[in-house]
Amino acid sequence: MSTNRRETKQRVAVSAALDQVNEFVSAQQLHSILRDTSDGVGLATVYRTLQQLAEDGEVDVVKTADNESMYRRCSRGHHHHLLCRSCRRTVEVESPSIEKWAQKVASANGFAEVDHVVEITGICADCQAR
Amino acid sequence: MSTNRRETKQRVAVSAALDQVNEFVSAQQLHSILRDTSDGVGLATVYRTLQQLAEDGEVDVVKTADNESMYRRCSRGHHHHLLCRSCRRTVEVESPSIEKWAQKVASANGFAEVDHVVEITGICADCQAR
DNA sequence: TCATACATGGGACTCATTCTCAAATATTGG
DNA sequence: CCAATATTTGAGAATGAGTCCCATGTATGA
Repeated sequence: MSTNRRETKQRVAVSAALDQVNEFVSAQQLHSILRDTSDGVGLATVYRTLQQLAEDGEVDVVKTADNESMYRRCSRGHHHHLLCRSCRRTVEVESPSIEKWAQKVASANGFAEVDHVVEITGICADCQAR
Repeated sequence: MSTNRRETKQRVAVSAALDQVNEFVSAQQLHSILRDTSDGVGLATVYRTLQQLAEDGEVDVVKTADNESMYRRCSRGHHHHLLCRSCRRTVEVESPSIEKWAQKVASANGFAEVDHVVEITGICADCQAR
């Protein structure tokens, strides 16, 4: 919850790696990328940093079918994902109407502190062709 | 994929337990419930059976924040969930407009075999009072 | 009743993620 | 700049859901 994050070598490295990749990566992948490239960042630290970035809204998190969290630098603003189940390609989708709908449904049922998860999956055009 | 399921003691037990509970339970919970009550069903079998029931559309599956799958006998028909993060109470929600929206967004991007996950979470009225 | 394809379960195994905690380091008041 | 202090780090152990193996058990159809 603390917004006081210290600027350590490791956090910078993780952040930089995320910029390089520019698509969804798991904590594990990021960890091995960092192992090769730079002077290495501990796995635990990679996890912690990614979680913090997610909390701060700096990265998006998506869960794969096999329960692995994938992270990607976020293009500011709330949005959802359209994910190809085959090649993992992702398209960001916005829809204010969905947000409103979620809010409405929730408060109609007396729920507060509303959050929601909306993910669409399918097989993208490229993978269909294959 | 096979619709040929044999009616074993265990499958009947799992199914019956699901009816008893009538709310979301994890495979683990179901397993320990069965251990106490009846003559026991192996954990592996509980998992298998729940997965099969899910495949056959007999149960709903929801994943908790900590990546545990929760199962509940399904009230037929596609719908979504409004879940209390505190007490796990669940409300089923229907919205044809969301379905249409997902379809539209997906095909607009060339995706086929569309599926989607929509889950709203919040704190229910009871838990707010507490 | 038999043959047999399918089902079971105990326990080993996987694998992402979290925890532990002493050592390293960023930050800050002086 | 330095010491005091609050954070952060990381290696390895621990956790825990879920899967796998495979010898044994059992519905089911002929």
